[in-house]
Amino acid sequence: MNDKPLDTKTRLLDAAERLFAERGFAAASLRAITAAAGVNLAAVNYHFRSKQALLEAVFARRLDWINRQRLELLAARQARARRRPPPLEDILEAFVGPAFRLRAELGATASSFQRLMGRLFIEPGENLQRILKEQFGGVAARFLPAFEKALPQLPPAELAARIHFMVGAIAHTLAGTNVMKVFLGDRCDVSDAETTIRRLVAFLAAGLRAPCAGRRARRSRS
Amino acid sequence: MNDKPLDTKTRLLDAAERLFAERGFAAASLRAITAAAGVNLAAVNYHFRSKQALLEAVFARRLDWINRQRLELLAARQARARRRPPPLEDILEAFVGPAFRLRAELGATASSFQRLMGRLFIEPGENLQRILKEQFGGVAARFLPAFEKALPQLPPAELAARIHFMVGAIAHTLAGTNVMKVFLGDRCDVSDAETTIRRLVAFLAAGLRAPCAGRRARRSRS
DNA sequence: GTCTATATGGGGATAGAC
DNA sequence: GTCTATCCCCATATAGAC
Repeated sequence: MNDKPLDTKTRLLDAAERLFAERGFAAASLRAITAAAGVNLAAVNYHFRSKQALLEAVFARRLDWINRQRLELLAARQARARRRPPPLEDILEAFVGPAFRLRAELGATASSFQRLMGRLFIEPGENLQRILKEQFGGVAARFLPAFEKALPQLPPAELAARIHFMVGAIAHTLAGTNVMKVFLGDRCDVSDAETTIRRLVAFLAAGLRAPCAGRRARRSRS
Repeated sequence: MNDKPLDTKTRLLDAAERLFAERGFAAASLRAITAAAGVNLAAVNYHFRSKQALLEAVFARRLDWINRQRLELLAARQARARRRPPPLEDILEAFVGPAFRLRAELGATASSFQRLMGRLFIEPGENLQRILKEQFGGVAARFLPAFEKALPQLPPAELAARIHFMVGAIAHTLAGTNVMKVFLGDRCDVSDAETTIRRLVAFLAAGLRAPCAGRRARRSRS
């Protein structure tokens, strides 16, 4: 709507954020990004070294804020629960909430970063894996033990698998690839962030707490 | 292991399947694919019209079989349950099972198609969306009503959201981007297909059956 | 800091010999 | 059916004028 007089660097970050999210890293060309940003092609190489460095800058700009929020929320919930492990829903809320509240907190332009963040967990490229490790190391170090303590009865391998499923559900929802819109039609209201968070937390909490499936379900007739 | 004398078309399909899965559609070049297949570059344009057509052929080759399996399994479970809706676990098993049993049923070369199938639900490109709609139309038409009947107490919007979460967890697991291996380390044993299926079904069934989260936002439109 | 112009390479697709 | 050679476009990155 409003063309604020943003500097070239910010315009590039905004455009890159949007196009990387929409098309993926390989398919979003610097030509398309600079055109969308309304700046010259050579500006990419002046302000950032390369396309890869631009991508990393896009991630760093948002993830610093998001992951700090996550850690603060988790710490708050843990403090509130005193020495006992906080309820699973609180841990999930602390992890999921900040990622879905980007639009409300940082404005509409930040909302496309949600999709990009979803892709971070999904695309296998060497590029993104390094970013993932660097950016999420601290978060994983605090959240994984919290999950373990909240689900003490779960065998480690089972917990690992369920966390993998959880990441998939979160990443897919963040990525916003409304695959199901084709099949579900208008029943699929993306609605507001808080509703999505509430639904996601309820789903994940139940999944994580599922009774350990009968091992080797022979004759599972159920 | 054994270099069977496969014809060019099959060699191309195998190589494309693997490289599309590993690198994504845009990043897997025809030159890399033909080199991996040990055939000439021009063979792509002789046997298939274009890169896009090659991709569609890769999907069609496996999805015909997989989705037929899904429908047969669902029909069998429904028949066994007579007029009542079959249990949720049976529906999930029918949907998830065939996708994870590719290696056992079709051999090791087919296993990389699992990752490609995961990407199908994740990548937003126009290419894949069309394939998705064509290949999964029949499956969705039978499975969605089955889920509805198995979960009659769930509001449609809530069910739609949970199916979206479910697709995310399945796609991420199929895609095999073991993001969490970085953080979970050796606890993350990919193990065998049957264990993965069992864990996934247990997780999803519990998530889908979760009690409807306390509706804090009683601001429903009407 | 921002532009034009270009270097350099890789991409998909095709023509035409064999 | 398979090959060589090539067309033409687009990619990233950079040099050098302003």
